[in-house]
Amino acid sequence: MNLPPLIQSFVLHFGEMGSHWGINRTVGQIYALLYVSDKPLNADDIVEAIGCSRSNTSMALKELQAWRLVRLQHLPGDRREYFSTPDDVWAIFKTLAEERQKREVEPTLTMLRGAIMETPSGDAERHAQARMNEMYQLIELVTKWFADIRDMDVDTLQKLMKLGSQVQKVLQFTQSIGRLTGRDSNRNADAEA
Amino acid sequence: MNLPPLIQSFVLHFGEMGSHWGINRTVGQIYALLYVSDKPLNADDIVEAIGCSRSNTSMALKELQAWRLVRLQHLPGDRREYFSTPDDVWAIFKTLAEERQKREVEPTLTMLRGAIMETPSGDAERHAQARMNEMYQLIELVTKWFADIRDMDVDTLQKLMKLGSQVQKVLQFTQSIGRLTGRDSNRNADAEA
DNA sequence: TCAAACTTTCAGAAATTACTGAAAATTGGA
DNA sequence: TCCAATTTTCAGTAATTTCTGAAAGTTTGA
Repeated sequence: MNLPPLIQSFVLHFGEMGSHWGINRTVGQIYALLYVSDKPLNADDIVEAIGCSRSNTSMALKELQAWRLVRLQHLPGDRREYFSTPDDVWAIFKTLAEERQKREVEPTLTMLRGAIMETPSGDAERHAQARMNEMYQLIELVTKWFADIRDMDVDTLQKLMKLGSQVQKVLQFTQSIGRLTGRDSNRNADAEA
Repeated sequence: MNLPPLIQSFVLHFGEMGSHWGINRTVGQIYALLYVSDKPLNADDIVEAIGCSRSNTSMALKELQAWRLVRLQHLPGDRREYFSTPDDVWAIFKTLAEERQKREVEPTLTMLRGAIMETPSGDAERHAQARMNEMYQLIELVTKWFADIRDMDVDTLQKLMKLGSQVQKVLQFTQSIGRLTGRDSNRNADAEA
């Protein structure tokens, strides 16, 4: 690996993080490299920078594309494929959330639904089902909310996040106004699960 | 493994999920088993149910304790250690978020802060630093927000989540009220990063 | 203090996952 | 069409991670 020290430590850190995360080291490193690069890179640039084999790079890029985390593009007059990451960090965040939802959360929800539908035989199974149902409700609520949030525009999202826990006060305030004026500004909030 | 089919599929699913996740299969399976169990289990119960070795169970339980995902308790008149998971799924969710924050997010923020402080030598490093700064700002904003949310009581949280994207309207509404009345109900929302 | 009951540690084996180089496949242009 | 440039595949190897059994350690109570 032959990179400026600042970039190298970033790339190495993402390689390490990948391991704690079900992503292999090379994939993490390549993503990090593309993320900080000021221009698109081709596979040989990456081999040169990271010091892995050409074939490993090919595999890693395929995986990153499957995650929709890198863009493939062609430069005029050059047959090689160049890769880069989206510029907008919020867009990256959203893509990651969507992919994880699809790969990890959906299958879990499907499994839980299946288990909850079964007829339990005995107390142990009845208790297990109740627990699975609690988990199901939680995951569904959180992911629906996440989906809502993902689709907000960045400005609103940032406002909301900066507001933080004070949103609580805003909610209470709005609910009183609603009661006073008969305005139904919070119409989903009381639908019980 | 000798478990009712309903529980078995849950346990096996969590084992698989673990792998996609940096957690080893046994740890995932044991957690799942404890989660649905209607009573605390000791290490031999777990060996019996999952079909792994005693020593592997010991290691896995140690890791789950390090994550604060299982509780150790003693039953009167029995010297063995019994394990269970907290009952409240929200509390579990919070614990997980806290631990991941500590183990994965904090070290990343530290690395980014370090890199951003360095004096760049050349355009490539200057650009890389700018990108790292974007990432830093995003992570910091999201994690502060998460921390705020974690500390809300469950009722408020559920209300907020069920409200979903409509919170946007509430925010706009509140901001207009604020302007009309001079009331500063949204005082953090405009502090720019 | 000892012994029994139980838990943890650890070195090596087994299983899994990542990586490589060589060969095959694909692509775009002459 | 063919050729040269480039990418992908894949079988074998290397590295890493997980798991086990045996041994050591700990705790409790007699």
